[in-house]
This record gives sequence, structure tokens and C-alpha cells, in this order.
Amino acid sequence: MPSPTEQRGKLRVAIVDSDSSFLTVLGKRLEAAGWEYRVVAAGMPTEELVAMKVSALLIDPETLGPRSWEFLELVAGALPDLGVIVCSSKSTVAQRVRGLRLGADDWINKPCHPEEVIARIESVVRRRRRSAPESEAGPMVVGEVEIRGDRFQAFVAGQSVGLTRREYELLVLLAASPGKVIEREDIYHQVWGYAMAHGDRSVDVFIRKVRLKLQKYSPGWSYIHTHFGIGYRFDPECVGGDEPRANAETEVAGTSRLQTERLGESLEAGATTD
Amino acid sequence: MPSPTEQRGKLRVAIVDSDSSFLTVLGKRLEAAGWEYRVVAAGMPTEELVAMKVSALLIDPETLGPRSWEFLELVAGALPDLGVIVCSSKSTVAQRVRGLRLGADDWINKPCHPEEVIARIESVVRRRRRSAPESEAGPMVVGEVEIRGDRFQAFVAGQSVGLTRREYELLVLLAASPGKVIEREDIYHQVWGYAMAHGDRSVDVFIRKVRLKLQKYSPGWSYIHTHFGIGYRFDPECVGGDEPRANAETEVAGTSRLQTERLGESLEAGATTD
DNA sequence: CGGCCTGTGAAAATCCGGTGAACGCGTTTT
DNA sequence: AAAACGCGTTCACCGGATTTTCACAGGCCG
Repeated sequence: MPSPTEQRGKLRVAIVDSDSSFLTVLGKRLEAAGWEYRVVAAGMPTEELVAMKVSALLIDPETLGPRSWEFLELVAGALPDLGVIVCSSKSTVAQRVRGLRLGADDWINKPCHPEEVIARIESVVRRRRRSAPESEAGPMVVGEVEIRGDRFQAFVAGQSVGLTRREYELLVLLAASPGKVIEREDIYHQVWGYAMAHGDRSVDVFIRKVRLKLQKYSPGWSYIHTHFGIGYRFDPECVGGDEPRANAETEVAGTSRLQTERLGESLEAGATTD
Repeated sequence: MPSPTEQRGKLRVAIVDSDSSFLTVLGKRLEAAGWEYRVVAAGMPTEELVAMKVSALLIDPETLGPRSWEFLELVAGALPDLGVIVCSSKSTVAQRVRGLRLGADDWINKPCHPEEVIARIESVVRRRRRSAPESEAGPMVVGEVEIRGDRFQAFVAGQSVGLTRREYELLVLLAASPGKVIEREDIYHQVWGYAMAHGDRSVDVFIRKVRLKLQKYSPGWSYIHTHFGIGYRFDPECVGGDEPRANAETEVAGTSRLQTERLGESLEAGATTD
């Protein structure tokens, strides 16, 4: 549900193999199946795989040489959602076990029938059966904001909050599980699509942007709450100067509530640590 | 930094197979791996599989006979979160493709090495788990406290105890095995993620913090008990001024009960050595 | 009684996340 | 084509939250 990378029957696959005859035969089948595929070089960095938005990666360890294990581990670690299928000409039980443990989702031995390769890739990728794609069951309303999936945008009183694509996805992810604390790493993984590098502050920055925009159009409300050392939680709370004391759920003792009011043209921010 | 979100290496598997020698060999390996498994009858209704809470199902189509396809489709359709691995003595490409399309997650041919079977089951379960956002085990309640995984926090009477991340992890570790004494070193290793340096008092300090916070919100109860020279044990015990003498379970001789009451703003502490 | 071991408080050292702004980089405008 | 933008990413700084480290005091055990 996070990534809008929805597709029906067709998938996108990246292949690392140098056996031309195998590629030819498999290529024909893949095209017949209506899939998009691309044979990529051995040293393909993970970022490119993300950019290609492939659902699966087919690897022949012989093409990669001795760095296969390393590469396999790297890819599996960085792109947990990417299906990784190894297809080798010959292998021992030990190798297969090692490959699978390192993160491969399947291991096939050549010679193999292309139809089986396709079936196995499908099997590996199948899990992403999301409900009706963008047909989101009506807009969801939380607090004063209304999130409309058909517009990839949030609104307050019918007015667009002006979220960018990433900001919108971040908000949707959080708002999809109100009250649940979501870890930074999970947020990054779900919104950005790959593992978060140590020290990356992107999530924080985006959280701030979303807060800023929500607060601009819906002051007096607090939507995203910080959980120190963990992540964030979405929970619309009316907190403006209205209710003298309405909030009952005291999350943590000694909560410092501080609002930075500024409007030198920039927006105003408000962060609370629960 | 390796988050203690380590999955219990143990899984639960159901097996439908009638090849006794295969079962014997595989069974040994499964046990060695610390997994729980059960050989079930062919006609096993899906509800029972749900009740067994298995993560994966290993099937030999020959045991099921001609109704294999039907069963495979039924199971895969009814339990999308269950990993299904087929293990047949011989098969054609067409059969494998059909099985995979019908919902199987993997198809192995006998004879096969049990280690590979295990690796493939692990792979399938790993893949499944990633797709299905953690099936948050409902909140666990012990004594007066409620530990909620979705909030990374403990509550008493609906109010947050205000644990920090580390404190929470520590409590979860202890509370996961009520009544069991856990050694300091193990605690450190599991919560901090690496070996404890000689002379490190972190665990003690954190135990104290957790005790303090629990006691603040749930006075009259004792949760964490010290085992001199070993470690700590989690066991909720009502001990307040209520029961004059109800607690009969005398763990160790010589139990001195001492409560330090202080409230000069700081919290109150209570430690008991059993 | 004396040597470990653990409970306590607090200070010191780190870690974290909020902020504001600068950077790249395609795109769109002028 | 140059300049202006929109966006996502990265940096550096800072104050507050959290962890670690210390020095002691009180207990446990042989």
C-alpha cells in the first residue's frame, strides 16, 4: 500500500547474466508474458535498481564472479522488498543454502525452462497483492484534514495543503495507522523504497515539512507526534488555545510543550515530544 | 545498533508427507534448528492450520494424491500469509509451474538435503513476513502493567509509564519470559546488541530506572526481582500493604523487604532480592 | 569480618531530532 | 539559452533527552 508502484500482471525485472542463449530464450518468454525486463551490468549499484523500480532481480552468480555473495547480501539488505532469484548453471547444496540464507528468495539450476523461471519470479513477487489500486475507499478524514488518494493531496476546508509527492506518501503512511508508532527505519523503507543509510535525516526533514504545511492550514491541531529514539506517531489532537485542558492521554511525564511561532513569511512550526 | 527486533529463530511448521525416512531425517534437522514441527494428516482442514499458528506448510503431493492441486489452491487462497512449499519426489516443469501459479511459494524435488529444505522454508517465511506488516501480537498484560508493542511503551491504567526506548526493550525482554532468571550478560547482549564489557553497570542502572517508573505508576507491585550474582527475573507480584501474608512462594531463603520512600520530586524505588 | 555485588544519585558524555539554509538537478519560464 | 523554480538531499548548529560513567553506600555470602 505504500508505494504506488502498482501493476497488474506485468512486472519489471532486472537480469544479471551473460549466457546469451539463455537470455534470448528467456527474453522471448518474458516479452510474451508482457513483462518489462532489462539485462544489466554486473556492478549495478543498488540505487539504480531502485530507480528502475524493478520488482525482481534474476542473478547468475557466474556472471558476477567471486563477488556474488557480497553482492547478494548487499542487495538483499538494501532492498528487502526486491525479489532476488539466483539462477546458476550448477550449484551445491551448500551454495544454495548460503545464497538463500544471505537473502535470495529462490535458487534455480540451469538448464531450466523459462516458464518455470517466470513462475518462480511470480511466486516470489506475488505477495504484493494490494487491494484495488488508487480506487481508495473514499477520502479519509482525520482531524481537520482530508486525505484524498485520487489527488495525491491533503486538504483542509477544501483547500489544498500543497504537499509534494514524497510529503504526501509520508503522510499517508503515517495516517494509515493512527495511534501507532512507526520507526524511522520503517518509514524510510516504506516511503523511499530501500534501506535507510545510517545517519540519514531525510525522514526528519520531511516530517518537518509536513508538519509545517499541516499547521499552516490547520493551526490548533497537532497531527504528528515524535517518539524519541523510535519514530513518529500520527494522531490528530486538538490542542489549540481552545480547549483549556482536553487532552487526557498523558504519554510521558514531563512533556515540554513548546510552540515556535514565526511568520516572517516562512511557516510556523510546532513539535511535541510525547 | 542491530535492533533487537531479532525474530525468534524458531518457526512452526506443518508437514504433510508419508515418506518416513524423509520425515526422520528432516525432523532431526528441524529439531536441531530449534523449530517446532508437526506431521499432519492429508485432509487437514485450513482452520486447523490457522489454529496451529504455523508459519509454513511443507507438502508432498504424493501423499495427498490427486486432490493435491485442489488442496494447494484451497490453502493458498484461504491462508495468504502461510508459506507453502511443495516437496515432491519427481515432477515435470509443467507440474511445478502449475503448483507455483496455484499459490505454492517454492517447489523442491526429492531427494533433497534437509538443510536446503530448511533454508528454503526460511526464505519463504522471510519473504512473507516482510510483506505482511508485523502481526503485532496484542498487548501483553502483566500485573497492572500493559506492554504495548505498537507504542513501544508500557501503560498502567491507560497511562504511559514513560519508558525510553532502552528501558522499554529491557522490560520487554524480561517480561517475555516471566519467571525466568536472565543473566546480566544475556540481557546486555540482547538489548544492547553486543557483548557486555567487564564491569559495565548499565544493566543495573536501567533495571533501576524501569523499577522506578513501574513503581511510580503501579505501587504495591513488584515486577523485577534480583538474583544475586546472576541477573534478574520478571514476575509480577502483588506485595503492597494489602495482603497481610498471602505470598507463599518463597523463592529463596532470607528475603528482606525494604522500601525506600522518597518523593522530593524524584521517584520512589523498591528493590527486593529473592 | 571482609570481599564481591548491587542499589543509588548525580555528573559527564552522547545521542537525537528540530531548524534553517545551502546544494544539486531536472523542469519550466522568460 | 539563461534565469527561475520546485523538490529532494545534506549540512551544521543547538538545546534537550538519554546513556554512560563514577563514587559511595548498603547487602549478600562464605
